[in-house]
Formats: sequence, C-alpha cells, structure tokens
Amino acid sequence: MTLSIEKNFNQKFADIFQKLDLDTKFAVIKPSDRPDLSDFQCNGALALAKSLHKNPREIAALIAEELQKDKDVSSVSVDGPGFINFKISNEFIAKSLNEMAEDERLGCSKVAEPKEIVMDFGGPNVAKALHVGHLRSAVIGESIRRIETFVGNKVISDVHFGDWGTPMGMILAEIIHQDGNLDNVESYDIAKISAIYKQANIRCKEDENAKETARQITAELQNGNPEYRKAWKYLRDVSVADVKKTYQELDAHFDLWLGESDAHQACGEVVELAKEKGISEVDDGATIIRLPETNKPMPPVILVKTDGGFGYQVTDIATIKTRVEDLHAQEIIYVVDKRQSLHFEQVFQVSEMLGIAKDVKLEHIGFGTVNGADGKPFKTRDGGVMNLSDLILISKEKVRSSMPKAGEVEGFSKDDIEKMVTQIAMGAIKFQDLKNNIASGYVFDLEDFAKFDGKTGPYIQYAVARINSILRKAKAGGLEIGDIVISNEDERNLALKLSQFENVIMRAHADKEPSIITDYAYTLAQVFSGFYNTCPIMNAEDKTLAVSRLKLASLVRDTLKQLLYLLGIEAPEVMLKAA
RNA sequence: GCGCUCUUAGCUCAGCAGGAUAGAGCAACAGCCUUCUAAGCUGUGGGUCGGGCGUUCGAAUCGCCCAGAGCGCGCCA
Repeated sequence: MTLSIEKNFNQKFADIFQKLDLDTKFAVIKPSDRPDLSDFQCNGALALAKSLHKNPREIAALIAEELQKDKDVSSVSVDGPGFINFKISNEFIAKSLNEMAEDERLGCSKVAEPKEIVMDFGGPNVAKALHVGHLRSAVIGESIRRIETFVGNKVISDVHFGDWGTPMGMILAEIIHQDGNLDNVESYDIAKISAIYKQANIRCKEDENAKETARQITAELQNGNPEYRKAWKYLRDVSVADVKKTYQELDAHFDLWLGESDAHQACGEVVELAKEKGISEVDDGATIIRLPETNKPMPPVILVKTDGGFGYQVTDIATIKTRVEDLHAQEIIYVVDKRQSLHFEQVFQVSEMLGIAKDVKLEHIGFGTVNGADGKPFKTRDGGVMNLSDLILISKEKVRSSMPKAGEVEGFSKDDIEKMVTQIAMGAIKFQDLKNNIASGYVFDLEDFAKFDGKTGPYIQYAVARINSILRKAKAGGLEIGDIVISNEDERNLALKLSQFENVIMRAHADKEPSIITDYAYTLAQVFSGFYNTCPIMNAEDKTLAVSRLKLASLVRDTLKQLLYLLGIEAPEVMLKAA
C-alpha cells in the first residue's frame, strides 16, 4: 500500500508526538498556507499550548527538533506564534510520486468498512420532460455515486420515479375528458402525454370539480382499477423510455428504475404499523401523525388523505422500509432540492418513530436552485421552464460553432467531431453545476455559459488533451516514460499538488461535496499549465529530465481523468478548434 | 408570525474542525504564438469579509443582537 506524502508525514508526526508524550490528536499536518515558507505546516503546538499551559513556541521547538532528524525533511522552522513549517526532500517527493504512478488507484485508499448505500436522485415524473431543475439532482447525484463507489462503498442508485400521485389521476381524467374514454391511450407519444399533462394542470387549477374527479381517479388507480392501471402503465412506460434517453446523455446511472408506485404495498404496511404503535390519529378525515413541537413549526405528517389516497410522505417512508428490508441499506442518501428539507426531516423522524430504519443513516443532501442572470429560478426567454434536452442542444450548438466542420481536419470523421462536441458541452454543463458548493444555488447564464475560459470543464479537458498530444509525440519519437526526478520548482509544485489526490478524494467523500474535486482538478490543471509553459518535455535539456517530465505529465493526465470521471465528465482524446 | 439558509473584489463564487499577508474565475488594463494545441501563460489594479457586541494570545470562521435577501411552513409531489 502506497502512502501519500501527507499520510506518511501524519504518521511521522504521530510517532513524534507519542515520543514526546503529546496528544496525537493534534499531530495533523496540512499543505502550507505559506508556500513561500514551507510545503506543509503543523499547527498542533498552538492547540496543545492551551491545555498544557505552556508556550506554544516551546512545544513547537521540541517537535521541530525531532522532525529535523528525519532524512526526508529538507528544512524545518518554527514561525509566528508556533507554526511548524517544513519542507520535504526532493528525493522523498520523487519516490512518493513514482509509487503513486505505479498504483491503479493513484495511491487512494478505500474506506475501512464498506457500506451498502442506497442513493435516491433524479426524481423524474410521468408525463413531464426533464427540465433544468432535474439537472442538479442528476449531476450531483451521479458524482456522489461515483465518489462513494470509488472509495469502496457499495452503492445502489434508484431514480425514484414520480408515478403515483394525484398527477396520475389528473392525466387520466384529462384524457377521458378529451376522448371520452381511455381506448386510444396507447397511441399517445411523449409529446402528446406532456401536452395533456399541461392541459390537465390548467383545468384542475381553474375547476374544482375537475380536481375532485382527478382525486377520485387517483384513489381508484391506487386501489387497483384494471382499466386505469393499464392506461397508467402505458403512460409510465413511455415516460420512462423518454427520460432514460436524457439520463443516458447525462451519463447518470441508475441501478433501479423503481417509482413511488412500487412502494404502494409498503405504504399500507406503514399505515398499519403506525396504528399498531398508536402514534397515528384521525383528523378531519385524514390519518395523520403529529410530531413533537419544538420551537419550529412542524406540521403533521399526512399518512392517508381525506380522499383515501396516500400522502407523498408515506410513500417516502414506505420506500425507506423497502430499501432497508429488501436492499439492506445501511445508509440512504437523497439528492433533492433543499426546499424539501422540512419534508425529509419529517420523513426521517417518522421512520425513527416507527423503528423501520434502525441503525440506518438517513441523509438529505439539499442543493440550491439553478438561477437565471436575474437571480431568480432559471426561465427561458418566454418565461417557460427550459427542458434539459433543449439546454443540452443549445450547449452543443455553442461548442459546435467553435469547432472545425467535418472534413476540415484530416483524420476526424463527422462522428469523431460530434463525440468531441458532446464531451465538451457536457463537461461544461456539469462542471458549471458542480464547481460551487452544492447547497448554494448558482446563476446559469445562457448567453455566457459557452465561454470556456477559466474555471470550467473544458479548461481541464484541454489540459488532458494537451498531455495526450505530448504522449503521442513521445511515442512517435520513441521516448519512453522514466523515473520522476525533481529538478526545479515547477516540477516540485506539480508533484506536491499531485500528491494531494487521496486527501481530496477522502474529503469529497466525507463531506459529500463534489466541489472539493472540481476545485482540486482546476488547481491541478492550472499548476500543470504553468509547468507546461516552463518545462519542455520533448526538448528537455537531457533525457533524464525528458523521461521524468513525461511521467509527471502522464500522471497528471491519469489523475485529471480520474477526477473528471468522479465528476461524471469525459475527457476527449483531442480537442480541435476552428481556425 | 415561526423556522431554515444566506450576506466576502464591479459580477459569480471559494475559504468557515479559529491561526501567519482573505483567494479564484469573469470583467478591466499591460505583455507572450517560426519552439510539446493561445479553450493557454505572465503581470497590474480592485476588499473597513453586511453592521455591532462578545469569547480568545488570535475571528471571514465560534456565540449573541441588529439590518437586508432567498426559501419553507396540513391533505400538490
């Protein structure tokens, strides 16, 4: 098992602290805040000083004295109030990087105890095309899915299709209203179904009777009316097929395509269980559970509505039950809009009360909304919601316009170029979505988002493409990868940046925060760009340098590709640009 | 009304398990393509971290108060 530089030195510090009889809790190093002074720093002496009632500089001096003896350390100093600054020897950096390059996982360990995690993201609905609101759930969810899998957890993703609520009754009611019956349903395509849903929405808003009819049909559907079931199944199938295409384009992977309807039976069980436990009551004709009032408003959870249908919270509670019983989930992660946080709080609380999720960690990762340039939820020019597939088309078109046309560049077919366009457009969209903290929303400016400069997906893809190009040239010129040696500051900085890989992955995993990865990927690409400009590879001063730099570049490429993979982004082999 | 989240450069955002000179990108300005892809690189300017009080040797980071913004709060999901 290879250890990163940071892990190695954390261990060395722990040994020193132990030897000095200091609490090893504080034996933690981190990349230096003052790169001009050191590679790494340890602030442990400052924290220790308080509890030991000693001068922090004295404690730091003791630690520094021990550290000095280490041959892998090239310099040590105690600065300011008691920071321990130190630099690593070039030999140790080189050795560590060579090990990293040998390792398939680039030196990244796995979690000690792998868990069964069920991830719930996507959340599409029958008869509704995916819109920008679904983008974040899919992109963030997929990234977290990949991160968790990479660190060794067993992840099962479930799209959790919205296929069982009142909207189903609304659609059926609307079809009956228009056609008089459900006989022609199976000739409907997704466009028609979508249109019907919109009309149903309008009708139910305007007409209380229509709404009532929809509710009744929903209840009958849920109770098993065969005619409704048959039509519903068709509508569901068509919707699933449509939505699958977009998820495929987004490269979001779902192991399960279950929906709310699949929890129907468990919903009944949950209601029964609540009755047995005596925690439910009937109020205004609805079966509800009252939650303990704290200082915040806690509306009751509606198990069964007045019309006999299940409330959507039971569906989620019942789904937890099946995920624990059938899938043996030890952790369930929801990647859903943060405006639903109260809902999940209630659902988790009731699950607790019912005892259906014992020792299961339930977590809602709430993300902020995608906003337009005006700071309000993103809308198209005519005020409508933008379809996700349209958004992808627009993005692709912007990329395409900056690329050579098929036939203009030798060796690239139309398909090759189109693949490149897709990879770059998707890279831009996803990186944009993942680069900020997921809890904060972001501004998605349609006019601007095809500018691929700076902190963007294409910037990183571009770094990969340039390295690919060098590797091709090296191969053609018969230059092979050799051992990494550190000969100057730019190589050194790049090597130190590379060595942070594991730490970054583990932090992204612990915080369930892909932006930690986007941030690192960008910085790594940036440091590489500096190296690229100052350290020639093919024309290096001598061969030792050439093969070493080639290996460094190759390792950067592998690392960036791995990071992009964890973000759900592909890196094109080559990036062409129109003349 | 109650609760949750937020307020950092002109704009969009990082940083927040307290630590040394608060960072990026965009925009602006000045340079760099006969040499591994200029979707790139180098440099310049730009900030009383919303305001106040407190805890601490030390606060953008922790606590309290105030102001402003967004979101949520029983039969839609």
